[in-house]
Amino acid sequence: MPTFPPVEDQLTTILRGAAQTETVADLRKKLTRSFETGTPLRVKYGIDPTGFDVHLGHTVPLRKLRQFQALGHTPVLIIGTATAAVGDPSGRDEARKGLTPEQIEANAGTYLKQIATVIDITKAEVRPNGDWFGKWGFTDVLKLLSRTTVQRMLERDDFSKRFRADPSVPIYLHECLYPLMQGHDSVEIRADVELGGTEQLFNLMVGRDLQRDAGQEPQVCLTMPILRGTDGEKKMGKSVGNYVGVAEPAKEQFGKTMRIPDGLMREWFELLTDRPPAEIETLLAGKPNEAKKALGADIVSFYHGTDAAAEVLADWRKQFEEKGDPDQMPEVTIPAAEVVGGEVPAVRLVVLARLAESNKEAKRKVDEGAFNYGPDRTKPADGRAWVPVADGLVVRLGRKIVRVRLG
RNA sequence: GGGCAGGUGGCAGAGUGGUCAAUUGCAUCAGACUGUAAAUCUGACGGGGCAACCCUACACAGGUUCAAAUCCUGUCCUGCCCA
Repeated sequence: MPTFPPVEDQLTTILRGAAQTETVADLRKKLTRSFETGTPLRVKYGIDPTGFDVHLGHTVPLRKLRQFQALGHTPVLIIGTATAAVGDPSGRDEARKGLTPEQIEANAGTYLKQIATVIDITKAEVRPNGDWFGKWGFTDVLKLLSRTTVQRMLERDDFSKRFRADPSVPIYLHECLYPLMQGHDSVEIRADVELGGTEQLFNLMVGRDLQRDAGQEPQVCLTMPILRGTDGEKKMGKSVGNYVGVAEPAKEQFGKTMRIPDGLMREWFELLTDRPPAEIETLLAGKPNEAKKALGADIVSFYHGTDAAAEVLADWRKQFEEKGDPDQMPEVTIPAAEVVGGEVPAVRLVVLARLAESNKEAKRKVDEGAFNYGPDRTKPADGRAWVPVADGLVVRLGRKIVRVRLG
Protein backbone atom coordinates (compact mmCIF):
# COMPACT_ATOMS: atom_id res chain seq x y z
CA MET A 1 0.00 0.00 0.00
CA PRO A 2 1.48 3.34 -1.01
CA THR A 3 2.10 5.77 1.77
CA PHE A 4 1.74 9.52 1.63
CA PRO A 5 3.13 12.43 3.59
CA PRO A 6 0.86 13.76 6.38
CA VAL A 7 -2.28 15.43 5.05
CA GLU A 8 -1.52 18.89 6.41
CA ASP A 9 1.96 18.82 4.88
CA GLN A 10 0.49 17.86 1.55
CA LEU A 11 -2.03 20.67 1.81
CA THR A 12 0.70 23.21 2.43
CA THR A 13 2.59 22.08 -0.65
CA ILE A 14 -0.47 21.95 -2.84
CA LEU A 15 -1.88 25.30 -1.85
CA ARG A 16 1.42 27.14 -2.25
CA GLY A 17 1.17 29.43 -5.26
CA ALA A 18 -2.40 28.42 -6.06
CA ALA A 19 -4.79 31.21 -6.97
CA GLN A 20 -8.06 29.62 -5.93
CA THR A 21 -9.21 26.28 -4.58
CA GLU A 22 -12.78 25.03 -4.79
CA THR A 23 -12.86 23.92 -2.10
CA VAL A 24 -10.09 23.51 0.44
CA ALA A 25 -12.46 21.51 2.64
CA ASP A 26 -13.12 19.06 -0.18
CA LEU A 27 -9.43 18.78 -0.86
CA ARG A 28 -8.66 18.01 2.76
CA LYS A 29 -11.37 15.38 2.77
CA LYS A 30 -10.01 13.71 -0.34
CA LEU A 31 -6.43 13.84 0.91
CA THR A 32 -7.43 12.35 4.23
CA ARG A 33 -9.23 9.47 2.62
CA SER A 34 -6.36 8.93 0.22
CA PHE A 35 -3.94 8.86 3.15
CA GLU A 36 -6.06 6.41 5.10
CA THR A 37 -6.77 4.04 2.25
CA GLY A 38 -3.43 4.35 0.49
CA THR A 39 -5.15 5.38 -2.75
CA PRO A 40 -3.54 8.08 -4.88
CA LEU A 41 -5.72 10.98 -5.97
CA ARG A 42 -6.40 11.31 -9.68
CA VAL A 43 -5.23 14.75 -10.70
CA LYS A 44 -6.40 15.95 -14.08
CA TYR A 45 -4.81 18.48 -16.35
CA GLY A 46 -5.95 19.02 -19.89
CA ILE A 47 -4.02 20.53 -22.74
CA ASP A 48 -5.24 21.10 -26.27
CA PRO A 49 -2.72 20.36 -28.98
CA THR A 50 -3.28 23.63 -30.78
CA GLY A 51 0.31 24.36 -31.76
CA PHE A 52 3.74 22.85 -31.67
CA ASP A 53 5.14 24.53 -28.62
CA VAL A 54 4.47 23.91 -25.00
CA HIS A 55 5.55 27.09 -23.28
CA LEU A 56 6.33 28.23 -19.76
CA GLY A 57 2.75 29.36 -19.28
CA HIS A 58 1.58 25.77 -19.56
CA THR A 59 4.21 24.71 -17.09
CA VAL A 60 2.66 26.66 -14.23
CA PRO A 61 -0.14 24.12 -13.73
CA LEU A 62 2.17 21.36 -14.96
CA ARG A 63 4.61 22.12 -12.19
CA LYS A 64 1.76 21.86 -9.73
CA LEU A 65 0.95 18.52 -11.27
CA ARG A 66 4.58 17.56 -10.77
CA GLN A 67 4.20 18.35 -7.07
CA PHE A 68 1.17 16.13 -6.84
CA GLN A 69 3.17 13.42 -8.53
CA ALA A 70 6.02 13.88 -6.07
CA LEU A 71 3.51 13.45 -3.24
CA GLY A 72 2.50 10.11 -4.70
CA HIS A 73 -0.66 10.99 -6.60
CA THR A 74 -1.53 10.10 -10.18
CA PRO A 75 -1.44 12.72 -12.92
CA VAL A 76 -4.05 12.20 -15.60
CA LEU A 77 -3.22 14.16 -18.72
CA ILE A 78 -6.06 14.84 -21.05
CA ILE A 79 -4.87 15.48 -24.58
CA GLY A 80 -7.68 17.47 -26.08
CA THR A 81 -7.83 15.84 -29.48
CA ALA A 82 -11.59 16.33 -29.56
CA THR A 83 -11.73 19.67 -27.79
CA ALA A 84 -9.01 21.19 -29.98
CA ALA A 85 -11.41 20.90 -32.88
CA VAL A 86 -13.83 23.12 -30.98
CA GLY A 87 -11.50 25.69 -29.48
CA ASP A 88 -11.57 26.89 -25.91
CA PRO A 89 -13.28 30.28 -25.59
CA SER A 90 -11.74 30.92 -22.16
CA GLY A 91 -10.04 34.26 -21.80
CA ARG A 92 -10.73 35.02 -25.42
CA ASP A 93 -12.31 38.02 -26.97
CA GLU A 94 -12.93 36.20 -30.19
CA ALA A 95 -13.49 32.67 -31.39
CA ARG A 96 -10.58 30.32 -31.74
CA LYS A 97 -10.35 28.60 -35.00
CA GLY A 98 -10.75 24.89 -34.72
CA LEU A 99 -8.02 22.66 -36.07
CA THR A 100 -8.13 19.89 -38.59
CA PRO A 101 -7.69 16.30 -37.39
CA GLU A 102 -4.31 16.10 -39.12
CA GLN A 103 -2.94 19.15 -37.35
CA ILE A 104 -4.23 17.89 -34.03
CA GLU A 105 -2.70 14.48 -34.52
CA ALA A 106 0.65 15.96 -35.44
CA ASN A 107 0.64 18.35 -32.50
CA ALA A 108 -0.39 15.79 -29.91
CA GLY A 109 2.80 13.79 -30.34
CA THR A 110 5.19 16.69 -29.94
CA TYR A 111 3.21 17.96 -26.98
CA LEU A 112 3.69 14.82 -24.95
CA LYS A 113 7.41 14.88 -25.53
CA GLN A 114 7.55 18.42 -24.26
CA ILE A 115 5.31 17.77 -21.27
CA ALA A 116 7.62 14.93 -20.33
CA THR A 117 10.25 17.50 -19.45
CA VAL A 118 8.09 18.65 -16.55
CA ILE A 119 6.36 15.56 -15.24
CA ASP A 120 7.26 11.89 -15.32
CA ILE A 121 5.03 10.82 -18.11
CA THR A 122 5.77 7.14 -17.69
CA LYS A 123 3.96 7.31 -14.35
CA ALA A 124 1.04 9.32 -15.64
CA GLU A 125 -2.14 8.40 -17.40
CA VAL A 126 -2.43 9.96 -20.83
CA ARG A 127 -5.91 10.08 -22.25
CA PRO A 128 -6.84 11.65 -25.60
CA ASN A 129 -10.42 12.78 -25.18
CA GLY A 130 -11.12 11.78 -28.76
CA ASP A 131 -11.16 8.24 -27.32
CA TRP A 132 -14.60 8.82 -25.88
CA PHE A 133 -15.95 11.76 -27.83
CA GLY A 134 -15.06 9.99 -31.06
CA LYS A 135 -17.61 7.32 -30.24
CA TRP A 136 -20.38 9.74 -29.48
CA GLY A 137 -23.56 10.03 -31.42
CA PHE A 138 -25.83 12.99 -31.77
CA THR A 139 -28.06 11.90 -28.89
CA ASP A 140 -25.06 11.87 -26.58
CA VAL A 141 -24.28 15.44 -27.60
CA LEU A 142 -27.87 16.47 -26.98
CA LYS A 143 -27.81 14.92 -23.55
CA LEU A 144 -24.66 16.84 -22.70
CA LEU A 145 -26.11 20.08 -24.01
CA SER A 146 -29.22 19.66 -21.87
CA ARG A 147 -27.05 19.92 -18.77
CA THR A 148 -26.82 23.67 -18.96
CA THR A 149 -28.70 26.77 -20.00
CA VAL A 150 -28.06 29.71 -22.25
CA GLN A 151 -28.22 31.99 -19.24
CA ARG A 152 -25.45 30.16 -17.48
CA MET A 153 -23.26 30.24 -20.54
CA LEU A 154 -23.81 33.94 -20.96
CA GLU A 155 -22.87 34.52 -17.35
CA ARG A 156 -19.30 33.74 -18.08
CA ASP A 157 -17.16 36.76 -18.57
CA ASP A 158 -15.66 35.82 -21.92
CA PHE A 159 -19.05 35.43 -23.52
CA SER A 160 -20.81 38.34 -21.89
CA LYS A 161 -17.99 40.64 -22.93
CA ARG A 162 -18.27 39.51 -26.50
CA PHE A 163 -22.04 39.77 -26.33
CA ARG A 164 -22.01 43.32 -25.00
CA ALA A 165 -19.18 44.64 -27.14
CA ASP A 166 -20.12 47.22 -29.71
CA PRO A 167 -20.08 45.94 -32.36
CA SER A 168 -20.58 42.61 -30.69
CA VAL A 169 -18.21 39.78 -31.38
CA PRO A 170 -19.62 36.46 -32.58
CA ILE A 171 -20.19 33.70 -30.06
CA TYR A 172 -20.60 30.46 -31.92
CA LEU A 173 -22.79 27.77 -30.48
CA HIS A 174 -20.11 25.14 -30.70
CA GLU A 175 -18.00 27.24 -28.38
CA CYS A 176 -20.62 26.70 -25.71
CA LEU A 177 -19.95 23.02 -26.04
CA TYR A 178 -16.36 23.37 -24.98
CA PRO A 179 -16.82 23.71 -21.21
CA LEU A 180 -19.27 20.84 -21.26
CA MET A 181 -16.79 18.64 -23.06
CA GLN A 182 -14.03 19.54 -20.67
CA GLY A 183 -16.38 18.85 -17.78
CA HIS A 184 -17.32 15.53 -19.21
CA ASP A 185 -13.65 14.53 -19.37
CA SER A 186 -13.66 14.71 -15.59
CA VAL A 187 -16.56 12.26 -15.48
CA GLU A 188 -14.80 9.86 -17.82
CA ILE A 189 -11.61 9.71 -15.86
CA ARG A 190 -13.18 10.16 -12.42
CA ALA A 191 -11.00 13.11 -11.53
CA ASP A 192 -10.41 14.00 -7.89
CA VAL A 193 -8.69 17.26 -8.67
CA GLU A 194 -8.46 19.35 -11.81
CA LEU A 195 -5.78 21.94 -12.43
CA GLY A 196 -5.93 24.96 -14.69
CA GLY A 197 -5.22 28.65 -15.01
CA THR A 198 -7.53 31.12 -13.29
CA GLU A 199 -9.35 31.72 -16.55
CA GLN A 200 -10.31 28.06 -16.48
CA LEU A 201 -12.45 28.34 -13.37
CA PHE A 202 -15.74 28.25 -15.26
CA ASN A 203 -14.75 25.17 -17.24
CA LEU A 204 -13.44 23.45 -14.13
CA MET A 205 -16.64 24.13 -12.23
CA VAL A 206 -18.72 22.60 -15.01
CA GLY A 207 -16.80 19.41 -14.32
CA ARG A 208 -18.04 19.47 -10.73
CA ASP A 209 -21.65 19.77 -11.87
CA LEU A 210 -21.39 17.00 -14.42
CA GLN A 211 -19.71 14.69 -11.95
CA ARG A 212 -22.46 15.33 -9.43
CA ASP A 213 -25.04 14.56 -12.12
CA ALA A 214 -23.23 11.32 -12.85
CA GLY A 215 -23.28 10.35 -9.21
CA GLN A 216 -19.58 10.97 -8.65
CA GLU A 217 -17.97 12.98 -5.92
CA PRO A 218 -17.20 16.40 -7.45
CA GLN A 219 -13.60 17.22 -8.20
CA VAL A 220 -11.60 19.88 -6.44
CA CYS A 221 -10.82 22.77 -8.78
CA LEU A 222 -7.39 24.25 -8.29
CA THR A 223 -6.45 27.28 -10.34
CA MET A 224 -2.99 28.69 -10.80
CA PRO A 225 -2.15 32.32 -11.53
CA ILE A 226 -1.75 33.26 -15.16
CA LEU A 227 1.83 33.73 -16.23
CA ARG A 228 2.51 36.90 -18.12
CA GLY A 229 4.68 36.65 -21.19
CA THR A 230 8.01 38.23 -22.07
CA ASP A 231 6.33 41.56 -22.75
CA GLY A 232 5.33 41.75 -19.09
CA GLU A 233 1.76 42.61 -20.02
CA LYS A 234 -0.24 39.91 -21.70
CA LYS A 235 -0.82 36.31 -20.79
CA MET A 236 1.92 34.16 -22.24
CA GLY A 237 0.62 32.68 -25.45
CA LYS A 238 1.51 31.39 -28.84
CA SER A 239 -0.57 33.85 -30.78
CA VAL A 240 0.85 36.89 -29.00
CA GLY A 241 4.37 35.66 -29.57
CA ASN A 242 5.49 36.51 -26.05
CA TYR A 243 6.37 33.03 -24.96
CA VAL A 244 9.36 30.92 -24.05
CA GLY A 245 9.00 27.34 -25.24
CA VAL A 246 10.15 24.41 -23.15
CA ALA A 247 11.67 22.84 -26.25
CA GLU A 248 13.62 25.92 -27.26
CA PRO A 249 17.41 25.84 -27.20
CA ALA A 250 19.04 26.88 -23.94
CA LYS A 251 20.40 30.04 -25.47
CA GLU A 252 16.98 31.18 -26.66
CA GLN A 253 15.37 30.53 -23.32
CA PHE A 254 18.07 32.44 -21.54
CA GLY A 255 18.08 35.36 -23.96
CA LYS A 256 14.34 35.76 -23.83
CA THR A 257 14.37 35.65 -20.06
CA MET A 258 17.03 38.36 -19.90
CA ARG A 259 14.79 40.58 -21.96
CA ILE A 260 11.74 40.46 -19.74
CA PRO A 261 10.84 43.61 -17.82
CA ASP A 262 12.32 43.72 -14.32
CA GLY A 263 8.89 43.90 -12.74
CA LEU A 264 8.08 40.46 -14.06
CA MET A 265 10.90 38.69 -12.24
CA ARG A 266 9.05 38.02 -9.00
CA GLU A 267 6.17 36.37 -10.81
CA TRP A 268 8.48 34.21 -12.88
CA PHE A 269 10.60 33.18 -9.89
CA GLU A 270 7.53 32.19 -7.95
CA LEU A 271 5.73 30.34 -10.71
CA LEU A 272 8.61 28.85 -12.67
CA THR A 273 11.36 27.96 -10.23
CA ASP A 274 11.74 25.89 -7.08
CA ARG A 275 13.59 28.60 -5.23
CA PRO A 276 12.48 29.08 -1.63
CA PRO A 277 10.74 32.42 -0.96
CA ALA A 278 13.59 33.73 1.18
CA GLU A 279 16.11 33.27 -1.62
CA ILE A 280 13.82 35.00 -4.07
CA GLU A 281 13.60 37.98 -1.75
CA THR A 282 17.38 38.17 -1.45
CA LEU A 283 17.85 38.03 -5.20
CA LEU A 284 15.20 40.65 -5.88
CA ALA A 285 16.73 42.96 -3.30
CA GLY A 286 20.08 42.76 -5.09
CA LYS A 287 21.12 43.89 -8.54
CA PRO A 288 18.31 43.30 -11.02
CA ASN A 289 20.73 42.12 -13.66
CA GLU A 290 22.16 39.45 -11.36
CA ALA A 291 18.69 38.35 -10.30
CA LYS A 292 17.63 38.02 -13.89
CA LYS A 293 20.66 35.95 -14.75
CA ALA A 294 19.82 33.65 -11.85
CA LEU A 295 16.27 33.37 -13.11
CA GLY A 296 17.40 32.57 -16.63
CA ALA A 297 19.87 29.98 -15.33
CA ASP A 298 17.14 28.36 -13.21
CA ILE A 299 14.87 28.01 -16.18
CA VAL A 300 17.58 26.70 -18.50
CA SER A 301 18.78 24.22 -15.85
CA PHE A 302 15.32 22.78 -15.53
CA TYR A 303 14.98 22.01 -19.22
CA HIS A 304 18.56 21.51 -20.36
CA GLY A 305 20.53 20.73 -17.20
CA THR A 306 22.98 22.69 -15.10
CA ASP A 307 25.86 22.25 -17.52
CA ALA A 308 23.93 23.87 -20.32
CA ALA A 309 22.94 26.68 -17.97
CA ALA A 310 26.56 27.33 -17.01
CA GLU A 311 27.58 27.31 -20.65
CA VAL A 312 24.86 29.72 -21.69
CA LEU A 313 25.67 32.03 -18.82
CA ALA A 314 29.37 32.05 -19.75
CA ASP A 315 28.48 32.82 -23.35
CA TRP A 316 26.25 35.61 -22.21
CA ARG A 317 29.04 37.21 -20.21
CA LYS A 318 31.38 36.88 -23.13
CA GLN A 319 28.97 38.46 -25.56
CA PHE A 320 27.43 41.24 -23.54
CA GLU A 321 29.67 41.98 -20.61
CA GLU A 322 32.96 41.58 -22.42
CA LYS A 323 31.50 42.66 -25.77
CA GLY A 324 32.98 39.66 -27.53
CA ASP A 325 31.48 36.79 -29.46
CA PRO A 326 29.88 33.83 -27.77
CA ASP A 327 31.33 30.33 -28.24
CA GLN A 328 28.02 29.01 -29.42
CA MET A 329 26.41 30.61 -32.38
CA PRO A 330 24.28 29.40 -35.23
CA GLU A 331 26.02 28.58 -38.47
CA VAL A 332 24.76 29.25 -41.94
CA THR A 333 26.26 27.67 -45.00
CA ILE A 334 26.38 29.75 -48.12
CA PRO A 335 27.09 28.28 -51.53
CA ALA A 336 30.65 28.82 -52.70
CA ALA A 337 29.27 29.93 -56.04
CA GLU A 338 28.09 33.16 -54.39
CA VAL A 339 31.61 34.16 -53.56
CA VAL A 340 33.41 36.03 -56.29
CA GLY A 341 37.13 36.50 -55.77
CA GLY A 342 36.69 35.82 -52.06
CA GLU A 343 34.07 38.52 -51.72
CA VAL A 344 30.30 38.91 -51.56
CA PRO A 345 28.28 42.16 -51.75
CA ALA A 346 27.14 43.22 -48.26
CA VAL A 347 23.42 43.08 -48.98
CA ARG A 348 23.73 39.65 -50.57
CA LEU A 349 25.70 38.39 -47.59
CA VAL A 350 23.08 39.59 -45.13
CA VAL A 351 20.38 37.75 -47.03
CA LEU A 352 22.44 34.60 -47.45
CA ALA A 353 23.24 34.57 -43.75
CA ARG A 354 19.47 34.82 -43.15
CA LEU A 355 19.86 37.94 -41.08
CA ALA A 356 17.18 39.61 -43.19
CA GLU A 357 14.22 38.32 -45.14
CA SER A 358 14.63 40.33 -48.30
CA ASN A 359 17.16 42.39 -50.19
CA LYS A 360 15.22 45.51 -49.34
CA GLU A 361 15.35 44.82 -45.64
CA ALA A 362 19.01 43.85 -45.84
CA LYS A 363 19.88 47.07 -47.61
CA ARG A 364 18.01 49.14 -45.04
CA LYS A 365 19.76 47.44 -42.15
CA VAL A 366 23.16 47.88 -43.75
CA ASP A 367 22.43 51.55 -44.33
CA GLU A 368 21.32 51.90 -40.72
CA GLY A 369 24.71 50.58 -39.62
CA ALA A 370 23.20 47.52 -38.01
CA PHE A 371 25.45 45.11 -39.86
CA ASN A 372 29.08 44.34 -39.17
CA TYR A 373 31.47 41.44 -39.63
CA GLY A 374 34.74 39.93 -38.54
CA PRO A 375 36.77 40.39 -35.36
CA ASP A 376 37.01 44.15 -35.86
CA ARG A 377 33.27 44.55 -36.39
CA THR A 378 33.85 46.22 -39.71
CA LYS A 379 30.88 48.03 -41.19
CA PRO A 380 30.59 48.12 -44.96
CA ALA A 381 30.37 51.58 -46.50
CA ASP A 382 27.06 50.73 -48.15
CA GLY A 383 24.98 47.82 -49.33
CA ARG A 384 26.96 47.40 -52.51
CA ALA A 385 30.36 47.25 -50.86
CA TRP A 386 32.10 43.91 -51.24
CA VAL A 387 32.82 42.00 -48.06
CA PRO A 388 35.71 39.55 -47.93
CA VAL A 389 34.22 36.21 -46.92
CA ALA A 390 36.23 33.31 -45.56
CA ASP A 391 34.98 30.13 -43.97
CA GLY A 392 34.12 30.83 -40.33
CA LEU A 393 33.50 34.56 -40.74
CA VAL A 394 31.32 35.98 -37.98
CA VAL A 395 28.59 38.32 -39.16
CA ARG A 396 26.28 40.36 -36.93
CA LEU A 397 23.08 42.29 -37.40
CA GLY A 398 21.61 43.82 -34.27
CA ARG A 399 21.59 41.15 -31.63
CA LYS A 400 21.62 38.37 -34.19
CA ILE A 401 24.98 36.78 -34.74
CA VAL A 402 25.91 34.03 -37.17
CA ARG A 403 29.00 32.15 -38.29
CA VAL A 404 29.28 31.75 -42.04
CA ARG A 405 30.38 28.48 -43.57
CA LEU A 406 31.23 28.08 -47.21
CA GLY A 407 29.67 25.10 -48.90
C1' G B 1 -36.52 35.57 -45.28
C1' G B 2 -36.52 41.39 -45.14
C1' G B 3 -34.06 46.19 -43.88
C1' C B 4 -29.51 48.64 -42.50
C1' A B 5 -24.19 48.90 -41.64
C1' G B 6 -19.60 46.73 -42.69
C1' G B 7 -15.15 43.47 -44.63
C1' U B 8 -8.13 47.84 -45.74
C1' G B 9 -1.18 45.88 -44.22
C1' G B 10 0.43 41.43 -37.50
C1' C B 11 -3.68 44.29 -34.72
C1' A B 12 -6.58 48.80 -34.28
C1' G B 13 -8.25 52.25 -37.56
C1' A B 14 -8.02 56.53 -41.73
C1' G B 15 -8.74 56.85 -46.78
C1' U B 16 -14.78 57.27 -51.08
C1' G B 17 -11.91 57.85 -58.93
C1' G B 18 -5.67 59.91 -60.16
C1' U B 19 -1.32 63.55 -55.57
C1' C B 20 -2.14 55.61 -52.49
C1' A B 21 2.42 50.68 -51.41
C1' A B 22 -2.03 53.48 -48.74
C1' U B 23 -2.41 58.95 -42.83
C1' U B 24 -2.07 57.59 -37.67
C1' G B 25 -1.57 54.49 -33.13
C1' C B 26 0.08 49.72 -31.20
C1' A B 27 3.31 45.78 -32.23
C1' U B 28 7.96 44.69 -34.71
C1' C B 29 13.15 45.65 -36.38
C1' A B 30 17.50 48.74 -36.22
C1' G B 31 20.71 53.06 -34.33
C1' A B 32 22.03 56.14 -29.74
C1' C B 33 21.87 55.56 -24.39
C1' U B 34 22.01 51.09 -21.13
C1' G B 35 21.99 46.12 -17.32
C1' U B 36 20.39 42.88 -24.83
C1' A B 37 15.60 45.63 -18.68
C1' A B 38 12.59 50.09 -18.31
C1' A B 39 12.26 55.10 -19.95
C1' U B 40 13.80 58.48 -23.80
C1' C B 41 15.42 60.16 -28.66
C1' U B 42 16.18 58.72 -34.01
C1' G B 43 15.23 55.85 -38.32
C1' A B 44 12.84 51.84 -40.85
C1' C B 45 8.62 48.91 -41.53
C1' G B 46 5.28 44.59 -49.34
C1' G B 47 8.82 42.52 -53.19
C1' G B 48 12.59 43.15 -57.40
C1' G B 49 16.23 47.06 -59.19
C1' C B 50 22.08 51.31 -57.97
C1' A B 51 18.25 54.05 -60.17
C1' A B 52 14.39 55.57 -63.61
C1' C B 53 10.93 52.08 -63.03
C1' C B 54 8.38 47.45 -62.60
C1' C B 55 5.49 43.64 -59.95
C1' U B 56 2.09 42.14 -56.07
C1' A B 57 -1.57 43.99 -52.39
C1' C B 58 -7.03 47.17 -49.70
C1' A B 59 -12.68 39.76 -48.64
C1' C B 60 -13.39 36.85 -53.68
C1' A B 61 -14.81 37.00 -59.02
C1' G B 62 -16.08 39.93 -62.94
C1' G B 63 -17.22 44.94 -65.11
C1' U B 64 -17.05 50.51 -66.12
C1' U B 65 -12.84 53.99 -66.91
C1' C B 66 -7.05 56.65 -69.90
C1' A B 67 -6.97 55.62 -64.43
C1' A B 68 -10.33 51.88 -59.01
C1' A B 69 -8.94 50.43 -52.04
C1' U B 70 -12.45 54.06 -53.87
C1' C B 71 -17.94 53.39 -58.93
C1' C B 72 -21.21 48.98 -60.81
C1' U B 73 -22.71 43.53 -60.70
C1' G B 74 -22.38 38.84 -58.49
C1' U B 75 -20.36 35.62 -54.52
C1' C B 76 -18.66 34.70 -49.61
C1' C B 77 -18.29 36.48 -44.53
C1' U B 78 -19.69 39.62 -40.02
C1' G B 79 -22.70 42.92 -36.90
C1' C B 80 -27.42 45.40 -35.76
C1' C B 81 -32.83 45.63 -36.27
C1' C B 82 -37.34 43.00 -37.89
C1' A B 83 -39.48 37.95 -38.84
